[in-house]
Amino acid sequence: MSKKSGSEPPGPARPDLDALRQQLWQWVNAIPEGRVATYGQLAKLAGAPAMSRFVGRVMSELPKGTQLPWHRVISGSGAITNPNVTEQARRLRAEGVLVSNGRRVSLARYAWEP
DNA sequence: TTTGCGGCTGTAA
DNA sequence: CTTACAGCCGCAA
Repeated sequence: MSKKSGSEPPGPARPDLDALRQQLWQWVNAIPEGRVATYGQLAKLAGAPAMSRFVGRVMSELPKGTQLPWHRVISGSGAITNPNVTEQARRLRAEGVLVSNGRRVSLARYAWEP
């Protein structure tokens, strides 16, 4: 039996973040080379428009040798907000994305439209 | 329990 | 450009 006595609502009282995470991985993996997507965009695509921050969380929790193109995910203002901005900028440049001022990316030019 | 912060986003001033 | 407020989730203090 549960520790709590009967005050627990049946079924998932909160949204399935685990499933959401899976969706997120899927969308991130779908970002083509040389293109970028924003946290809010991915959150919206995954069906949770207000979970942009969770997207950043998921990205930061990715394993080191991940195959996921996390570097193609930037903020809605077109800036790299990742603590590891250097590595992300390096990877983006490696696929032809112009990164200005060390952290700026033109969304008008590189934004990915699914 | 509350508070604060983080790979966020929008709107407003 | 900046600050502020409002939303959302997980985690550490």
